[in-house]
Amino acid sequence: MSSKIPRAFYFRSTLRVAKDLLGQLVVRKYRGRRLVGRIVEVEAYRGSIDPASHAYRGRTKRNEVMFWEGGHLYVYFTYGMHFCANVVTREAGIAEAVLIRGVEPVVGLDVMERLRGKNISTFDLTNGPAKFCKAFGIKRKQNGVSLLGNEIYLAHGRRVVQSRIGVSTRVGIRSGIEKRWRFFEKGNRWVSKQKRWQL
DNA sequence: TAGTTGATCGTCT
DNA sequence: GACGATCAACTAA
Repeated sequence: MSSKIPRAFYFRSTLRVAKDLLGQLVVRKYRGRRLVGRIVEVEAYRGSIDPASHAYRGRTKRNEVMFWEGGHLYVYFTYGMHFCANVVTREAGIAEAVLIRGVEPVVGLDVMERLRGKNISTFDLTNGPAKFCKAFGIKRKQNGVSLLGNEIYLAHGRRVVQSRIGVSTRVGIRSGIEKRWRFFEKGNRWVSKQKRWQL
């Protein structure tokens, strides 16, 4: 089917990686099942130069994984109930990462629906960072896993052409709001915080 | 359709 | 002791 994305992909500039992640596939092995989603919305967070980043004030127990070399998954717990997942970029010691905010479900929809619970429509399954984690069974235990392994990895998908990529400020932050580091596929139904009239 | 609010707890100040 | 890279349920109109 599709091949695993190599380490070198993650060792480039974080903004470049963020844009290139659109259209790529997230593959998750979950209890003998394979879940696949196509990435349609991301946000870049850049350690020491970005006040909105968890790593802005240096290394702590929580943000530890952001300082690892590119190609790892940084999962954090927030609002007392949600998990969000980031793809760590660049070489070890530079704390930058890309938050996965929205994916289009491709394989394993039945499992995703079960993990999300209740009667969730297909369009609400994975259109948000915490929704994606819940639908893909990503929790504290997955913090720090290597994306070059088999539990969770990224694979080459159909790239999103430049003209279809939307750019905006990031969602849900207070500092660093002037930076336009959110990238998404225009018009895709699984982009979060999108109004009906924008589709 | 837009705006508000409660849920809930680990992390850092 | 405050608050957060969120979500879903609710209210108003």
